[in-house]
Amino acid sequence: MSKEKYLGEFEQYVLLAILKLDDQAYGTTIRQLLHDSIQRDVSIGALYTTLTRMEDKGLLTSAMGEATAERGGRAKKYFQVTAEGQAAVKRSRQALQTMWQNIALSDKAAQC
Amino acid sequence: MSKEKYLGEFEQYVLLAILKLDDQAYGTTIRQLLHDSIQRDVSIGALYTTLTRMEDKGLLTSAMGEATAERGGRAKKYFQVTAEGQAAVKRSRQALQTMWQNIALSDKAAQC
DNA sequence: CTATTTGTTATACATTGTAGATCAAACCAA
DNA sequence: TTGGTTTGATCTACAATGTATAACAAATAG
Repeated sequence: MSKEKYLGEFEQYVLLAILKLDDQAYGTTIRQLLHDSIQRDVSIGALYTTLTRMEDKGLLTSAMGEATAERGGRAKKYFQVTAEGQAAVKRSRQALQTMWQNIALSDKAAQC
Repeated sequence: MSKEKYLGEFEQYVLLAILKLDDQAYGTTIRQLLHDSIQRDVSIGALYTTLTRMEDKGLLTSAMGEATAERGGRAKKYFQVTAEGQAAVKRSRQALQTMWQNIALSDKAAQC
């Protein structure tokens, strides 16, 4: 089944954003969350490209919703993280945690 | 000065490995550490490519050491993380921590 | 000398990151 | 009923990062 590959840097954030948005994860909200929480400003096209690729890899699934009665209220494409996607993000976190053990940064790294 | 860019997925691990190895960080030891601690098996060539690129970006510096009196004991190229590199890895960690807040994975993600 | 060992470089290609333009379907105003 | 405006998704193209294999270089052992 799963190819046991690693999540890309951006993929990881996107996955976490979707998890956090729960049943409200679609293009605009994902992009907004990334902007609000970690100041990651990515074009909407870039985001969709990544979403599509992750879906192809089986890390996500998507489903079209209904159009809503608002100005320009088109049907949204909602995303969900698969079990495989969750396992992947969990692995990434674990690896990072391991690598961070016993590492102390010098003061010079203070000003980010 | 710094372009404020993001560290790639693998770059992050390499940076952390170098920090952990302190003054003993060169090709072979970095590769070995990655293997031992997170089972990340990368070819030595792949590793050097990344090291070189990171040095070009100012995240690392390198210095040739002396040859040692062992069979094949060639001079090693030792790497060090710059202040900029440390700042970058710190930023990445911070962002990930922020994204992980209040996220609970379902049980299905259990078996990695 | 030359085989073996440790270590670094060069080359090439696949995958991921990223933007800009285009396309679609809604509603609102006139 | 026809544009304009807004929200949302797709297409296309290219840059950056990930990754392997092969080649090269300098030690030492015999």
